Amino acid sequence: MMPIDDPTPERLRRIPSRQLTQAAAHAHRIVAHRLADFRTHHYAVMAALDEAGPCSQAALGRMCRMDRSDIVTAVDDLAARGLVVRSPDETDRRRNTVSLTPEGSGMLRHLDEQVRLAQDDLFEPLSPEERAHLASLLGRVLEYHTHLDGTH
Amino acid sequence: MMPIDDPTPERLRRIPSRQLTQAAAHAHRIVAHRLADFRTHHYAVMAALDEAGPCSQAALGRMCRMDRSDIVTAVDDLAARGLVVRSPDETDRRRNTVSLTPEGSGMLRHLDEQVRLAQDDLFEPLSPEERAHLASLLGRVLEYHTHLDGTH
DNA sequence: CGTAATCGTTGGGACCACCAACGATTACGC
DNA sequence: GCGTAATCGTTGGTGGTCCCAACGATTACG
Repeated sequence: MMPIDDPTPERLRRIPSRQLTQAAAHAHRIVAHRLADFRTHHYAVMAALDEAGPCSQAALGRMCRMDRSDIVTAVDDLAARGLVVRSPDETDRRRNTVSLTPEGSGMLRHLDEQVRLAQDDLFEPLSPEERAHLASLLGRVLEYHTHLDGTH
Repeated sequence: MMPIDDPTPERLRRIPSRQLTQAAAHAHRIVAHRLADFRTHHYAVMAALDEAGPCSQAALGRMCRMDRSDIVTAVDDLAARGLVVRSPDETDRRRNTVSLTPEGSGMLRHLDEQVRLAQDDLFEPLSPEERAHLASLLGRVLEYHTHLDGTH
């Protein structure tokens, strides 16, 4: 049977914002597959805790660029699996202090490796230099817009 | 009051797949704002119709990389606003032929301009050469993965 | 001619981003 | 100091994008 191709119109394919969202869809699919029964939110929260140390949920939300309510869900999930611990902050009783447990730390090392593998899946057609250049360009765009959000 | 910054951990910020999804989130927000009461699906379908001419919903789905069921919804919306017309295909009674109306064509020109403006909002920190380079790199990644999906 | 494939449609699910409102608590301005 | 504003965690949503399964109808294939 003749395979139907119906190529994407050039008009759509060359819109940079569309390239971004399409590539991000592939990225999410690949990463989600590697993370198995974890969501990207879970990984982000654990990685932030590992780098910043125990901190409040609000701080986690600002670091991960996530809404506070989504932090609640993510921490609920991770705490149920014993990967983080939620404890009251004695110096400010509005806050919880979220900490990574040893189990969480071990799981994070595994997830780090899965995320690393996902990068290779995703950027396979690019050389190391090209990957670095892409990361640099995306980083400039991100810095610009996240700074805009912060000041506005 | 001291502004709280809580910077994103370097560990998260330098993951290329995360840069992609974060940048795509900005892209979507900016484009959605410009498209006002249209969704990206609506624009994609209209642009595909304009470039490929009247065609079936299944063909639209393949061109726009959208699920058939989402095409149904998008065409429903556009037909309700008189921007496209859905008519039975006489040569293959399984298919509908979707066509852009003159009103749809006019609206598309307006949306084209909005999308163009959104690109400037999004990639403001990049020079024209850098934008082209970014588009080229993303295009390579997209071509690789969409081709993978097609053959697999 | 029987089976496989395609088409449009319906009705979902998952995930991510985002918002509003609430009680409790803390910080700030006067 | 005290009233007001801001922050924190939580609950309970909404919307958009991407997917999937199944169905009857129709067409293509072996």
